[in-house]
Order: sequence, then C-alpha cells, then structure tokens
Amino acid sequence: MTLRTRFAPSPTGFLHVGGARTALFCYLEARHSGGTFVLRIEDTDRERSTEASVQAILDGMQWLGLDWDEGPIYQTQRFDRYAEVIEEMLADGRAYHCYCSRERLDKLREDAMAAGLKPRYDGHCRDLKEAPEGIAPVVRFRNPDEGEVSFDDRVRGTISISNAELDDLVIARPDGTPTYNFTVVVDDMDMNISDVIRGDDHINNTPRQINIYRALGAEPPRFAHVPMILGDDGARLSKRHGAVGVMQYRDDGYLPEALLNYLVRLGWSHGDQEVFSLAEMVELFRIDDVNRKASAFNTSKLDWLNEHYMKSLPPERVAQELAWHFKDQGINAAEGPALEDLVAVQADRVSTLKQMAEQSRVFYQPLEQFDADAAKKHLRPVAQAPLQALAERLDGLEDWQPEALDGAIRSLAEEMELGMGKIAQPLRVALTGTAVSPSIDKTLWLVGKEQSLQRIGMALAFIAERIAENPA
RNA sequence: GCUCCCUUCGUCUAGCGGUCAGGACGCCGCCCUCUCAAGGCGGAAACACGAGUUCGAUUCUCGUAGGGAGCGCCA
Repeated sequence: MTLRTRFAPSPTGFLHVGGARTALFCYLEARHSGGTFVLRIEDTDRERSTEASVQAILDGMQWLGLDWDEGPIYQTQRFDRYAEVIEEMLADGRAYHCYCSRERLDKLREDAMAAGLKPRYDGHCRDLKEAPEGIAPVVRFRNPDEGEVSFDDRVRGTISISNAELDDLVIARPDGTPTYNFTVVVDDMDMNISDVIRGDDHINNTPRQINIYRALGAEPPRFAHVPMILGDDGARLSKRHGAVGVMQYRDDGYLPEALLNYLVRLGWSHGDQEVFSLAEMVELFRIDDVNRKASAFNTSKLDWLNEHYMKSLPPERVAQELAWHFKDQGINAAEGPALEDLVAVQADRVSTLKQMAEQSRVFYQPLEQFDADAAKKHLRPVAQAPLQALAERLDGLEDWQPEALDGAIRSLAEEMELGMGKIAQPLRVALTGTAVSPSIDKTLWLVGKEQSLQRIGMALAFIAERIAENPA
C-alpha cells in the first residue's frame, strides 16, 4: 500500500509557521517514498471559517512551494457522507442521541472538578427508553468502557490510555453538523490516509479517534505527533512575536528556501548538516527522526539562512523574489541596473530582500541630497582635487565594469600618493549620499556612468560652495 | 484537580554505557579591508535535581522539580 499523508488546516486564520512545518513534514514524508500528499480544509465550524483564510493558507503553501497531489477537499462538501455514517452508527447503537441540557453538562463538569476528578460525560442518555419531547438532541459516540487504547506514535513512541479516562464524545450537533473528532476519522478513512502527521496538541484526541476507527471497522493509520513551535522567548507563539504568518515572512524579505530550511531543522537534524535543499530534504527526512520536545523559533538563525541563500542561490532566482519587494516599495527596477547584477553585489551585505530593496534605492532613483553628517565628514576641500581628477578619468573610461573602474581608482590613488580611503570615501558620499555602500568599484558600476559623473559634479559643487562660505 | 507528554551551551541540535560532551546561530577577540558587510582564525558557553542498575552513566529504571498539552455541541 502506498504512503498517503494529509495536511488538514482549519481556515480560521493565515498559515502560521507551526502549520507550515507540519505541512512540510507531511509533504516530505510523502515525497520521500513516492506517496501522495493530500490537502484537506477542515471547515466544519462555519462560524469561524472564512474564505479569506482558505486563500491565505493556499497562498502560503504555494509561496513555500509545497504542492499537493489531491485536494483541496472541503469538509463542508462531505456532510452527506458524515450524515450517512452517523445514521449507520445510530441504527445499531454505536452512537446514540443525547438530550442532556448544557446546564446539566456544566454541573457535571463542575462537580467532577470539585471532586478532583477528570470531567467526563456520565452516559445519562445511553439507554433512554423514550425521547423527551421538544429537544433537539446531539449524537454521542458510545466509547468502550473497558480496556485501554495503545498506539505507536512515530515520534513519541508508545502511548497508552485507559478507556475509563475517555467518555462518550459528541459527534454531531443538534442541527446535524458533525464535529471534528468524528470528521477526521471518516475523512482519513475514506481518503486512505496511511500516516497522520499533525501537531502534538492532538495527542489526547488520538485514543478516542482510534476507538471510532474500530467502531467503523477500519484499521487506524499510523500517527506522528510533532511538537509545537515556541516564540523566541520560549513562550507560546502569538501575534506579539511579530511575524507568525508565513506570508509575513515573505513581506519581511525572507526567501521561501530559507524559511523551509529553517523549519525543517526545527526538531529534526541529519548529523551536523545545516543547509538542505528541498531535494535533500526529500531524500533525507524521515518523520521518525523528529524530536519530541517543543522548540523555540530563533529569528537570527533564520536570518543567517536567508543570507546564505541570497548569496548562494542563482542571482536570477533571488531577483525573482526581489522584484516583488521593488514593487512593494515603489521602486522601478527598469530605471537602474539589472536585478541579477544588483543581487550579486548586495547579497552579502544585507539580511533580507526587504533591506536589499531599501538599500538599493539610490541605484534606481535620482540622488536628492547628501546626508549631512557624511557630507560634512567626507566632502571637504581636500577631496576637491581627487574628485576632480577622477571625474576626468572616468569620463574617458569606455569599459564601465568593476575591474576597469577599480583599476582607474587605484592608479589615480597611486599617482596622487593618496590612500584608497581618501578617494573612495568622498566618492562614496558623492555617489550614494552616504558613507556606506558596496565596494567603490561596484558602486560606480551600479550607479552607471552618466549618473556617476553627474553626482560627482554635484559633490564638487557642494565642496566649492563650502569653500566659498568658509574661505581659508 | 485529573490524564497524557517533555527536559544537553542563551537558541537549534549531535550523542544511542567508557567522548577533552561535537556542530550551527548568536555573542566576544584577532586577521583581512575603500565604508558597511561578507570571509578566515580563535574563544567563552550545556547534560534540571535526587536515588538506583552497572566496574562505569548525558545515555537504562524510578522519583522530585520545572514546563507543555488536553479534559467543548473549536479544530
């Protein structure tokens, strides 16, 4: 039998990093063995499910490149099937109608807690002779009273719980809509899911789900419960940790390659290897090797991976993602150097694509003015002669490439018996308005000949004005 | 309260009875250098605690402490 996994989010928000990692694990486990990866949308809670959330989840999956083979399958479109199964169970007593009021249930729970017991439904309606009038009943699954449920979790090992701890859970509401613990079982059974990989907040649900499988005469799948992801501070991930939605990472300037790599290493490892391409993940990842403990999300390590991928991925690939940020920041990429060239220069100077776009404005838009501090420090009278000489030399330079530009500046520095810094810094301020930029030859190259000469002219004018105001 | 689960540097992790407890991020120092980075080299930094088992425990067992999850007509 071929391996089949599924990712089954409920559309009540965006795709967060925990969900993304679960999806990645499901995807890898399926791809590793040539199996099938199914996407299912668990939208039975009509109050909280939204169309926008469905789209947000799909967008996140697509951006990460986690393509699925079947689906998306919507549970709301399978209500007939659930109703059919419930009828069958009702018919032979595997399930029964319960007319208990909320009040009675609440009291039951309070009393149990007060007595130091685990709250459980007491089976009051299990064998009712006749149905009370005028009450729309819920349907409860008749859980076994005896024995225990045990399963071998692929990450947690053997987990057992006594049936005495479990109670008869509600599988359908008064209006007939089914509930989660029931629909997952029917779906995973119908879709022949062989491996259920999900968050460990479901561990406690698993035994009761196994009981439903058995009641339905189906063999339960294998389970793998992956630990949750914590925020940087070790506390549960929440809004206040900033970027928790996958698409927020796109907006913040991360490459999907980096996020995927970061996520796969959270709770899983392969010796000392830190960098994994998707292909390597598919080859090496095994859900059985995943750790049991929750791990904290560490943004600085994600940054490091992002830097790594910006430097090592083909510039054309990085440029694709960078183009989105140019658009986002209102920079017209057609007004300056090719994005691949920009990436080649800027990749090892920033942590994110967002920063790369921000710090590259100067290569695509006119230079309005010099930064006051930088100009004060570097555009001084002493810089006049070197900049003047440089302007002339560059004007005559045909080959506007880094190597030739570097040669031109170095030879000039030598001739004028000046250190590189004496020329490069004033030039840098002239070209970019600031004291920080890529190496000077690359900066000239990206700014382009025409703009470079114009900006040096601006700087010379600035210095001239300064001299005029402050004659020695 | 009850049930289930977790515990190696600050963080992510390697380890599968005998290791100077390894790697990575971050941090610190040095080198390189036209700025800022990147890069190179080096450094500080961990087995939660207590009992067992054993010639020997980070590793196996049991407790303790701490943490998490669940106990819904939410998924």
